[in-house]
Amino acid sequence: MVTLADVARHAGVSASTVSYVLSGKRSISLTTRERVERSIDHLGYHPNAGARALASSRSNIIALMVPLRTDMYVPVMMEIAIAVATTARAHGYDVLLLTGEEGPEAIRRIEGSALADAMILMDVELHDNRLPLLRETGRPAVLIGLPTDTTDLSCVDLDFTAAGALCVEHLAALGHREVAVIGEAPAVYERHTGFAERTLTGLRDRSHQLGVRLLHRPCEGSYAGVSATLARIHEERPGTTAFIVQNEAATDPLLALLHQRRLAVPEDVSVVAICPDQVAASASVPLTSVAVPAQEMGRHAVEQVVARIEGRGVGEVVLLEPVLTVRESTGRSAVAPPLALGG
Amino acid sequence: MVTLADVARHAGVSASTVSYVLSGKRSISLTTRERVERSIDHLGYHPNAGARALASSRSNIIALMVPLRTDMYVPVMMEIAIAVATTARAHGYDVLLLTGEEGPEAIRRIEGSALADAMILMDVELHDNRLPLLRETGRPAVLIGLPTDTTDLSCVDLDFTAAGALCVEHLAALGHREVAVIGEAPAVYERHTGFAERTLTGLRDRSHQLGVRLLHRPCEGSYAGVSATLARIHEERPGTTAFIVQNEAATDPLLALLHQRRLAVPEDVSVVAICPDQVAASASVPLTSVAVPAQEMGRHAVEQVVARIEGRGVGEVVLLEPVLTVRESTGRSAVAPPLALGG
DNA sequence: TTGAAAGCGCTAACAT
DNA sequence: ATGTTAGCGCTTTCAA
Repeated sequence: MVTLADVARHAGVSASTVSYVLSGKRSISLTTRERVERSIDHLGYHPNAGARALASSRSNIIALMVPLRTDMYVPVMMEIAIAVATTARAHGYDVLLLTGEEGPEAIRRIEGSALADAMILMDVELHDNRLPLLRETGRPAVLIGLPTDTTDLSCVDLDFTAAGALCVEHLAALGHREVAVIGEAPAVYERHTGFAERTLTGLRDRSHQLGVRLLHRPCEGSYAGVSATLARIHEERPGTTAFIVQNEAATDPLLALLHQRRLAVPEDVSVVAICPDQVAASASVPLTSVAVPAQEMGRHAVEQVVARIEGRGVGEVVLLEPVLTVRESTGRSAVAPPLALGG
Repeated sequence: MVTLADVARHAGVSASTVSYVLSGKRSISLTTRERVERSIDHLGYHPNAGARALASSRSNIIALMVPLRTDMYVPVMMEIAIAVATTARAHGYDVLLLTGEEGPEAIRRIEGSALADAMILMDVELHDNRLPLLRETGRPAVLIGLPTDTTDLSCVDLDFTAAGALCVEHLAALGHREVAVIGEAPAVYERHTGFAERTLTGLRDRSHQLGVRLLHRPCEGSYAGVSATLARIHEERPGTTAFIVQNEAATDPLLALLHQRRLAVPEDVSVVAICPDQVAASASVPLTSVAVPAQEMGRHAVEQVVARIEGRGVGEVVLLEPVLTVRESTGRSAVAPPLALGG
C-alpha cells in the first residue's frame, strides 16, 4: 500500500507538503508541486479514506436513504439515485446506500459513527418519523419531497401544485371543458406522500378558476387497472375530451386502450402526462407532458447538501418549476363528446 | 462527540476492554461487560468509522457498482440493490453506491483508498473491461452475472440455460409443438450481457431434444413493440400455441393483445414468463413463470463476499437453480392452430 | 515556501 | 480477565 509518507520520500519533501499539494490549502511552488504530482502518479497513490476521515473529521461520503418499498414507480427512484451518485462524485463525494429498513435508527448510527457528512432522504412522507431525528443531528440533510413541516430542513421537489395547474391550463386553452385525471395507485394516496395530493390541489384549483369540470380517479398501473378506470370514467363522464395521467405505468396501457376503442389521439381525445420526459417522448404517441425531472432533483439535492457541508448556503426549500412540453398527444377539443362514440 | 475513551472512563475500565467488549475478540467477565454496555447506551456511543477503519484496515463497507444505463429492466436492478443493502446491514456492513460512469477507474480508487473491503458488480458483460482490474486487486469481489472467463472470480447468477430448458419442458409436456419466444429488446442482445444468450441456448437445445419448433424474436417492451412482434410471429408461425416471454415489460402488453385478439389464456394459447415472481403473480392472468430471483441473487452475492472478507470461503460460481411455478397461464395445447383464428 | 510534530479515535499486540 | 501502549495514515497547527 502506498502512503503519503511514501510519496513524500519519493519526492524529497515533507508529508505536510504532499498533503497541501493535495488539498490546495496553501501555496506551493510550481516546481515542488510538479515533483509531488509526478511522484503521486508514479507510485499510484490514493489517500487512505479512513485516515483522512479521522484526521479531518470529514468522510467525503453522503448517505442516501431510499425507501424499501418497491410499489412506487421504481425507475424514477433509480434515476434520482444515479443522479445523486454521479453528481456527488463530481464534487468529490461518494454515496452510501441506506434502505428504509433500519428506520430512524440509521440516522443515529450515521451521525454517531461520522460515517457520512450529510444525508439525502428520498420518498419523504408528510409526517415522516425521521424528521425529528434529522433536526437533532447537526449534519446537513436534504429531503427529496416536501413534508408538512419544513422548519430547519432543506427540501427539493417538483412544484407539483404548479404542475397540476399547468396541465389544466394547457387543456383549457385548447378548449377542453371535461377532463379526467388518471392518478397514482390508491396506496400512494393512502401513504400521504404529498406529491400526489399537491398535484390534485393544483389541478382542482385551476380547473375551478378556468371552468373546467374535473374527475379524478386513482388507478393501478396495469392494463387491467387502467381498463377498469377508463370504463368507470366513461360511465361517469361520457363527455370527457381529455385525460391527465399521473402514473408512469399507466401511460402505455392508456394509449393502447384508447387505440383499441378507436379513439384517435389527439383528434378525439387529448392526453397530458406528468412523468419523466423519456417516458413521454418514447410512448407510442409522443405525449405532451410535464416532466418529473428526476435527474435534476438528484443533482439539486447533492449540490445543496455539498454547499451546506462546505459552509456555504443554508437550508431552503427548492421547488423546481414545472415545464410542459407539447408533443403529439394534445389538440383542440373535439366538438362531439368522443367517449360516447368510442364505447 | 462520545469516544471510546469516554466510555472507558465512565465504566471505570481501560480503552481496550471497551474495544474488546465491542468486538468480542476476548472473553470479558459478565460484570464488566454489563457495566461497559450500560455506559455505552447511557452515553449513546457509536464507534467512529474512520478511526476504526484506520486502525483495523477494515472499513466494513461493500461497494456496489450498478450500471449507469437505464434501458434494462430497472425494477430488477433496484430489487437486487436493495437486497444487497439489506443483507449487508444484517452482516454489519454498509453499502457504497458506485455507478458505471467512473468506469474501471473506480475500482482502482476504491482499492487504493481502502474505502471498501469488497466489491459487488452488477450487469456484467461477457468481456467486461473491469474484470482484469478486479483480478489484480486483492480485494474480494463478486459478480452478479456470468462473464465468459470466470477465472479467479466469484459469480452469482440464475442458471438461465436451465431456465430456458425448463420453460420448454413444461410446454412440451402439455403437448405444445410450436412455441414462440418473445425476447428482450435488441439492444440487450447486442450488448452481450450473457443471460439472454444463455436462455436462448437452453430454449433451443431442449426444443431440439423434445421436437419442439421454436421461433425467437427480440422485442421492445412497449405495447407497440409487442404488437409488432406478435403480428410478425402470427405471419411467420400461424400454428403457434404457446409463448415464452423473457422481457418483464412485455408481459402486460402481451396479455392485453391476446385478449384483444380474442385468444383465451390458457385455453387458446399458453404463456410462460421468465420474470420476477411478483410480476408474474400480479399479471392480469397470473402467469406460469420461472422466477428471476433478484433478492436471492443480492443476498447470495453479499454472503459470498462477506465470507471472503472474513477469510472463510473461496471464489466460486453459483448458478441458482431455476424454479418454475405453475399458475393460470398454461394448459394443454389446443387442437386447432389458435393464432389463425385470432387474426 | 516548506518542515516538524501533535494528535484524530480506535485496534491489537504485549504485559500482567 | 484486564491494562498499557504503539501505531494506523492523514491533517493542521506551530515554527522556521
